[in-house]
Amino acid sequence: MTGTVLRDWRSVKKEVLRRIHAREWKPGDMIPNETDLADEFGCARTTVNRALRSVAESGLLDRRRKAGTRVAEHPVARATLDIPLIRNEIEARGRKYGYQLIKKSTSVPPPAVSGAMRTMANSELLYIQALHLADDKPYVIEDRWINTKAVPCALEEPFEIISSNEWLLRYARYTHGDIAFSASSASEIHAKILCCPAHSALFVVDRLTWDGSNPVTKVTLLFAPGHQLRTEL
Amino acid sequence: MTGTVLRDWRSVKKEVLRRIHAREWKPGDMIPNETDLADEFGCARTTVNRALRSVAESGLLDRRRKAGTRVAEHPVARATLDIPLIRNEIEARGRKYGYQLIKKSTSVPPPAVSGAMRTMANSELLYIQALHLADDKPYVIEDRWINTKAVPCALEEPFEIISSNEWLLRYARYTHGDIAFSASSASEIHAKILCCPAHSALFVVDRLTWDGSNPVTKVTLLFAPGHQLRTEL
DNA sequence: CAGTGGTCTAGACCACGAT
DNA sequence: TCGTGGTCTAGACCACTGA
Repeated sequence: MTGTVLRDWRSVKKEVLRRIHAREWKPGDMIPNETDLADEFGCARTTVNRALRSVAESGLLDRRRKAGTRVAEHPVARATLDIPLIRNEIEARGRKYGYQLIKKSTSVPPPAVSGAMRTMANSELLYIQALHLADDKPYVIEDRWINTKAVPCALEEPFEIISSNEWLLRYARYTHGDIAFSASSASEIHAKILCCPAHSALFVVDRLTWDGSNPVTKVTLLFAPGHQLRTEL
Repeated sequence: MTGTVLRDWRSVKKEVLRRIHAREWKPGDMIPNETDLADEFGCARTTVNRALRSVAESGLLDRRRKAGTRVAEHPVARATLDIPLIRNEIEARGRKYGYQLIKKSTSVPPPAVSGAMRTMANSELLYIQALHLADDKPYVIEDRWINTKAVPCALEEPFEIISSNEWLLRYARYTHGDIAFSASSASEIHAKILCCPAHSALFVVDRLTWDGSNPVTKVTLLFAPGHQLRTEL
């Protein structure tokens, strides 16, 4: 018994979370079905559905038709990361944004890149290397390959003022992508650009973007030492 | 005109995404209101609402009452990461899981830890250091502080068979937490444990967990070189 | 087969916030 | 003020899947 009628899905969600955390419903337990809960809470089944769906999205409940709803045995922590434009990220921290183009060329990428992008091993791509700065200090190296077949007009953009990061967001279509986070040791060259000791541990983000089945771009971001990516969960 | 009636929210979502990707609705553009779209698609407003809400959750739409719905100017990429139990993570890759307790003590933590956990600077916490192995090779070091006031029964658990990672998930309450990803250079000690060269770049996950306003545990995971965290977006 | 969640509908009222 | 999205309702049908 809750004692009070729960009128909106947020209240229902809150009560469900309370029961899970208080172990009234233990991991592996089956919980009452939507109709019964709606009855108990004095609201429509739709409202309970909305609440349970929301809890399930966070990974704490397993729901299956016919089988019912159970409290997850091994609640995977689910973290949602927002990956903004680099400029926005820097400005959001109240720091001054700066940008420098380091290198730009049209060339045949190393096999690892053409392999990942599934482009012909001998076809040329646009290569951009640039540095983003926060308060005039090196913040991150952007190391990017662009498939000019997917974004032909990229060839006419100098990328001296606007970063490819920002330009692509504005002009390139994409449908999906994948992203990987890792750590890597700074090469002599990267260390020089980032003004840090060689072999420093760098936080690395790799991103591959597609428009349907066409590769659009592959980027590696090498962050200056000390960078953290945070989120709540 | 779509030509066909869209009967479910997934179809509506798909059509909305198509229009955004095809730039029929450009970044910054206002899109028709729910009632008009429902009319156009031949479905209930609720269905359109469900679809638009779903698209907005992925960051591609900005919705505000009265102001209406606009295509986001700077669509932040939003990645959802699942962070499973280490054992599950290893076994899901078809590798053999192994576990070794390295150190266990009750002691006063360094100020950085008591500060982050907001415990009294002189109060003792339970400290656990352990190694998780995949196919008998070092996979990740788990370096953890546990607030025994929040989880008293942790004092009676030897943690020689079950990792604290797993044990806490089963026996500790928590309501929320935060997580941070970064890179760090391997110390001599960590390098020895992970069987890698000193100063290797390690991928690091820091996690702080709360039960209401009570700190539960703080853990640092130091992954063996080469580790990647991937997701789709 | 039958029970459960998934979804749609039409209508209603409300909260927010741009103007 | 008042248009827009946010949500609730009651009822209905459907899809999946365990038994």
